[in-house]
Amino acid sequence: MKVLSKTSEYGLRALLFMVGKRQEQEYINIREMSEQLDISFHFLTKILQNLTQAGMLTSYRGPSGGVAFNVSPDNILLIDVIRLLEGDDFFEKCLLGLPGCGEKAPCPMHRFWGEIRGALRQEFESTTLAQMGESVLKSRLRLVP
Amino acid sequence: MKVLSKTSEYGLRALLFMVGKRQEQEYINIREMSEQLDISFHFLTKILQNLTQAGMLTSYRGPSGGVAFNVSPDNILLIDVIRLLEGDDFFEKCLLGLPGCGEKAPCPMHRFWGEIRGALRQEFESTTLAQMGESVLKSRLRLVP
DNA sequence: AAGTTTTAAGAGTATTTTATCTTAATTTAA
DNA sequence: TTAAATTAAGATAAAATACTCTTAAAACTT
Repeated sequence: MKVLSKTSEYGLRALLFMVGKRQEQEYINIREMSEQLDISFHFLTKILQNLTQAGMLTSYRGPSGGVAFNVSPDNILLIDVIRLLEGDDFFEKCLLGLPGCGEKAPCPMHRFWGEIRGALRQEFESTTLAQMGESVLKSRLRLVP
Repeated sequence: MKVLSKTSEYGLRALLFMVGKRQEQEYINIREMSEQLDISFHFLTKILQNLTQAGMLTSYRGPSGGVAFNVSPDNILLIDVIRLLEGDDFFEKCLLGLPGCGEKAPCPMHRFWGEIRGALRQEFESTTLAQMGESVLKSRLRLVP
């Protein structure tokens, strides 16, 4: 069950990494981060660029440059990240991929799927990046393969 | 949120279609089904071939041939279909795509995601094709875009 | 038996997603 | 002020997924 694209996987991992580091270092070097997380540098750069352009991050070029949070991760919900990286219709889609599926013309899976999707959204809407990120520090949770 | 591949989407839609038709017609013509459901004939044929080889369906060639249930849809769970079309590891995967993620080295999303995934699996494990398919007949639920 | 219909199987093509390469712009530091 | 480091941006390439085409095999119809 692949729910997130690589873009979101990498983006979330990078953000969680940044949450863990933000005490010691405000701007995080993308090259270093890409090496630590074993993610393609150019690909990661592009993902973080999107988050920067959307205002979630801020960036600085040149030596000792990098990206930093523009909004406190206490105020960033997981759903915000996913909406930015996957698009606004992320939680709207029909399980069977039927474009016309909705309340008016529901597919056989509509109600069934709506309940599951609702639970998932509920979780994503009530969890902040900071909450998720703290657990990386407290326990020995891993961000790296 | 694209959870299923096109293969599974098409396969499920076809099976639900067959459930709805099985009273009047045992063997369902793939060509006709592909037209009714607006799915590429060759692609659908291949998907149904897999289900036939796996023993879920049985097929008949020649005029008035087609595919029919080899197992009663009362005894087919949604999870059976998904396991066949998506692979056995469908419900095992990490949300962040980390290959090493598991109880021993959980990623930050591990528990969070495990709960959602469990609820989803529970639903797929306790719903039969027949149950899902009956609703297509009883109400005016749609299988077609 | 011949011709037609239909599923089976594999090769080939197209589209989308993921990843890389190259060049430019910005900033620091010597 | 020059060189090095770093993000920005766009073009290109590789890989995965989705789809199509062609030929074969089986079964029916006449």
